[in-house]
Amino acid sequence: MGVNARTRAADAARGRIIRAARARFASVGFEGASTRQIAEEAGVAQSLLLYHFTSKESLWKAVMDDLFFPARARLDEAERASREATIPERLMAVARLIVQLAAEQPDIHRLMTIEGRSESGRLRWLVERHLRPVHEKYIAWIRRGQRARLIRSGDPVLLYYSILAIAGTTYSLAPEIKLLTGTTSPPAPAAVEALIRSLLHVETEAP
Amino acid sequence: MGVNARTRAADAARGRIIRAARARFASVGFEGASTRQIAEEAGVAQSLLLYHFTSKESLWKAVMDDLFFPARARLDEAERASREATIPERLMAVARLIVQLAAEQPDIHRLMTIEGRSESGRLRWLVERHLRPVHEKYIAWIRRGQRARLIRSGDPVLLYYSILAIAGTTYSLAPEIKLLTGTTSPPAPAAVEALIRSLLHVETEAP
DNA sequence: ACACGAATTGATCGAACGATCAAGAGACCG
DNA sequence: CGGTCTCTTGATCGTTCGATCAATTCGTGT
Repeated sequence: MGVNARTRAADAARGRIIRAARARFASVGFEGASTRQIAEEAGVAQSLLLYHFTSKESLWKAVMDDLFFPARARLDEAERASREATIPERLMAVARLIVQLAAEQPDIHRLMTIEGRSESGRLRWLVERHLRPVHEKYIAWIRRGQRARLIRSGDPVLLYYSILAIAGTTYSLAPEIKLLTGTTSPPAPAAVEALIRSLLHVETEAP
Repeated sequence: MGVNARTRAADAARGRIIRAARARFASVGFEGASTRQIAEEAGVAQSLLLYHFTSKESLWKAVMDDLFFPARARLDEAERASREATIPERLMAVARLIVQLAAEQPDIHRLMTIEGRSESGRLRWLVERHLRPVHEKYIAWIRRGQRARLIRSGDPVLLYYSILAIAGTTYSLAPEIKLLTGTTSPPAPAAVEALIRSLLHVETEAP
């Protein structure tokens, strides 16, 4: 993108705006976030935000792309690395990465769970652009593992969303848990992974 | 409350306002909800909303009390009914009710997960008034079950929040799941309960 | 050196926000 | 039957919202 000093500075401003917008959208939702707060947190004028992203909704979509495209690339990489393994092992490899992503960037889980609770044009956009390609693949994996009796039986969609729920909730609700218990450090991803493992009913150890 | 015809009509209006407010707060959060939308959905003037509830924040607290006090009463009842059972069985009795509550009123899970993600005066109020009395009790139960080797080992807080996450997520994200799969009917509580059971590692059957 | 164009700002628009207030409507008690 | 008090409404306050626009800055290519 930025090859000139000029455009490089503009890219930096765009990046600051996206990061500030991600934090605001994740904590108070699309309707609750204001472009002025975001711009102030990014250290730019509100009019510059709309110059770069046209509208509040376009900014939201840019935030989602910025979050999901790298995450999906890492998921593809985890898939390739576990190419030779069994279905339960491949699922655990993916689940491990999802937990790691949620621990690194809890805003991912927050943004997904804040949009999925009511139908909207934004939710439809998000489902078709990012969620469906990922979710349908892994739900098919679960079905395959169930046919081979390597994964616990039951609604695969429920099983998949339960994995996502466990993976993200402790990190997503970290502020609440801190108020409740005083604990400032969230659980290690390995502990969350162990819960998911027993949910899938995988007997074999992961590689 | 309402003994006269007059006050009975006022109570009905208050009830409509609370129901409308619960739906809006649950789907777009406190900051995203507007008192005018809520009042319109309840079929009253916006000034009447503020007459009954003083402020937007007081209305939010009234919504929370209206949701949590009955839920906590049912939790107490489930505790009493399982008084003679073992710790894992009592935990499963409570978990079963939590799943049932989430299925009946997905807004409970939505409201909790939308407030717990960023520190605020409202979150502090909610933790001290409703969450701490409930959560600390059941986390202590988990600890007790772990000492007796009847519950899987590991961070009891993580285990507890994972139960809540599984219990509510499929119902909370029903709109997203409907868009993704076309499924209009959410999973049966019994299916969710089975996942929680394997998470706790309870071998014995529930009563 | 200079003109061009992308980047950035401040001012401003109409709409919607939470909150306040005066006024009206009508059921209840004496 | 008349006065009182709760409930309800509509108008209005100042603030903030998303969005638009003209003006300015400043690196870049020629």
